[in-house]
Amino acid sequence: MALKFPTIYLLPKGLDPGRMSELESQIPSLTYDINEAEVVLGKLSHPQRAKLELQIRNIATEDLLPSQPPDSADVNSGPPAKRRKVSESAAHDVVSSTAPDGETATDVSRPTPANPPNAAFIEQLKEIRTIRTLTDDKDGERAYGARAYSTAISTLAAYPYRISCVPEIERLPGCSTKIAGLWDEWRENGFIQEVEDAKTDEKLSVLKLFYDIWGVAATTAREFYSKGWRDIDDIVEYGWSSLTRVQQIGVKFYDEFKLKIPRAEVESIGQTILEHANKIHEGFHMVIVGGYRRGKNGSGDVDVVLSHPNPDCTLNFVLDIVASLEDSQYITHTLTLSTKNSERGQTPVAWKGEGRKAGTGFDTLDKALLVWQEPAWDRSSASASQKQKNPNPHRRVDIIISPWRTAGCAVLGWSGATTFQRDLRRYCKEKKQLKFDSSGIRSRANGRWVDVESDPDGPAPDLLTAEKRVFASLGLEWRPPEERCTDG
DNA sequence: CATCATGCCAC
DNA sequence: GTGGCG
DNA sequence: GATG
Repeated sequence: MALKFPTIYLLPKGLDPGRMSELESQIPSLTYDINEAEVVLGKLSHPQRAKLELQIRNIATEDLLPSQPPDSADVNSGPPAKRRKVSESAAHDVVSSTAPDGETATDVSRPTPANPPNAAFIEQLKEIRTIRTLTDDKDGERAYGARAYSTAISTLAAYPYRISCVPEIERLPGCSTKIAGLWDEWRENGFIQEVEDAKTDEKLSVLKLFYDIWGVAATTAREFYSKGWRDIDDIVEYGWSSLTRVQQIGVKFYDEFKLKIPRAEVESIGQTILEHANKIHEGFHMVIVGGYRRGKNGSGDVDVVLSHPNPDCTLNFVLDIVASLEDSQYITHTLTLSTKNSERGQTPVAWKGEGRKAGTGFDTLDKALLVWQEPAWDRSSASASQKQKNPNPHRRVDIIISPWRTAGCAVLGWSGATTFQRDLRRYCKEKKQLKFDSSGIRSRANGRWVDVESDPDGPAPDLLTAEKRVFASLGLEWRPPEERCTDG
């Protein structure tokens, strides 16, 4: 089976700025011997490492010299202009090469979130991924095309050097002939033809528009298109009653849900939720997870994990917290409300190994997917100008309730980008014979729940400690959330 | 040539 | 059962 | 699309 290490760990030490400059002088220029390469390769599994070592040996020095790309027309932060030395302040370099307004690193107060050296190329790959998602038939053979791009993107997002040649990108996990070919095309021309074509594709842009509706994915987007609808108004006019309830909400708040939520507002919403939780049972712990925790400046939604050391307090708690927030007029709609975990008494089903279909399901956490709006001022009576000034948009808020003993898994599971989670699950499956889930970890051998969060002194004292223990128990090096931005 | 994350909710 | 979602 |  695939022994690939989670991509985020591809270059575990390369993400440390101090090591980066050191490695920079070793890897791309090949001025190292194979022993030094182990500094980088040390975390890779043996078969893969053997392969990489072979490939590195086989790369001729001239292959690694910077290839001079033509000056691209107006591609903002285009193809690799020139081999950049990361050693000369990586942060500065990246910021100045991508900031269009010439504002260099004004945000020193905030650790720069994932802004990988290959961001511009990653953007191209994301474009193609979207095209694949929207055009590939889900049941067709190409259904995994989009996912393959996600893998390549996550590798590149974790790779701390600017790609300078085809052999260099080809040696990365998930990047092979096709991806390398695209990179080469982009390097040569400054653009990728497929991406350019997509820009003028009417059908594709309509599909993208529909795909952005909460509750609508590729299949439904194509379905809408095939009905002849071309914009949101068409949906409202011709298809409103055929939409699911959730899709209607998605359409209704289409523009508002697309707005990014500033960090301060995310924090304020989280605070409100925590206050309500503690009003019900004192002693709740909360972590704001999702993109916010990975350091994103604007979040698409707010995700919080709530837990309480007393299991009685988390049982069915999701119902109480939603009721409480509803009473206080914070919640305008409930998209879904899941209490399956509580219904099973918050207890994982034991002794059900693999190969079962029914009843083998691991508990999923109680959660509420909500539409949120600050009730600070009266919505209906607000004047137009008042609304102009403070539009008070509706926000997407997810509240996840975890029993204390699996809270670390919940925090970990909900903090990573989707590709990070896939990597994590695959790693657990293939290397640890474990089944990772945000609601806990079980042995694949005997189906028993595995406690990865307690130490000899008992359960973790808080959620972040719990999360760190999960890393440790899995034999993984701790990575701060900012370094889990596998989705580019 | 098979695999690729997972399980639940709404329909 | 299918599609959509985190 | 990449991998074992």
